Amino acid sequence: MKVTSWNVNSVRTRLEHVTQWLQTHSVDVLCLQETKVIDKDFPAQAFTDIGYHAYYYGQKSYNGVALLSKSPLEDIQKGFGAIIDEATVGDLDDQKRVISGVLGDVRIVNLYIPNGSSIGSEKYEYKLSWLALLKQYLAQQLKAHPQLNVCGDFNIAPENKDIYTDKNRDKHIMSSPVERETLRDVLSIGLSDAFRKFTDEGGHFSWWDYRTNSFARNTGWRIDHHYLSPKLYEKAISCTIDTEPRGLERPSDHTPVTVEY
DNA sequence: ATGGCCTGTTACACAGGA
Repeated sequence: MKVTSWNVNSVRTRLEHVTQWLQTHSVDVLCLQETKVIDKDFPAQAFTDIGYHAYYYGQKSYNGVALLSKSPLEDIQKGFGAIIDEATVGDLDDQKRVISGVLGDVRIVNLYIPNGSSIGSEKYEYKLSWLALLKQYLAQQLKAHPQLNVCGDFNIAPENKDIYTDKNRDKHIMSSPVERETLRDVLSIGLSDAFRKFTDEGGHFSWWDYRTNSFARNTGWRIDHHYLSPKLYEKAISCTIDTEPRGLERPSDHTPVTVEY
């Protein structure tokens, strides 16, 4: 089974890229983030036309996640509130950042983790609160589904080797020690980075800033990940980053990351 | 050090991204 994660930065603007990619890359499930569209305007037809089922959970202008699959998915869950009580969730489902479904024995959780803006800001605190709830959510998912694939745009580079430079990393959003420690804590329930099963060296990135010609200079970050439960991690046979779509005309700033097991 | 660029908006500058 192949599952891909791709932050497309507007599914409507990137529609051509995504449909083209699906037709040339045979994946079972494509997890999209930053769809930036309300559900009634999601371009589902474009995907059903090429043989994919579409499940989506969006909002106006910002955020939004979707699952595209060759076979129908079961038990689609939208938001933390699908399995966590309302009082605990609070306002953390206001932004549409979580969608999940089951294919065979595998539960796939597709996440768009908050960016956090800058360290100490209100959005940064929101990111940390969101991650705390995520830990509880994933612990529940893992209990129900021993084969768990958690993927998406994490907006955190786990290690210095996941960034083109180690300059000022401690003070930067997505690489601060607190963010990294919070992510490690989430993963401590029993999830491992699929990419690092196969590749130890640095210099592999999934996001390049639109500014400063960063893709051409390869000044990127690895912030899009697949985390697997022990059972799936053992089964995993590859995890690769496809940098090609980042070189297209009017690209997303992220590229697809695929895990196979 | 700063801002560079891109997307969507009851748009015509701004918020948000990372």
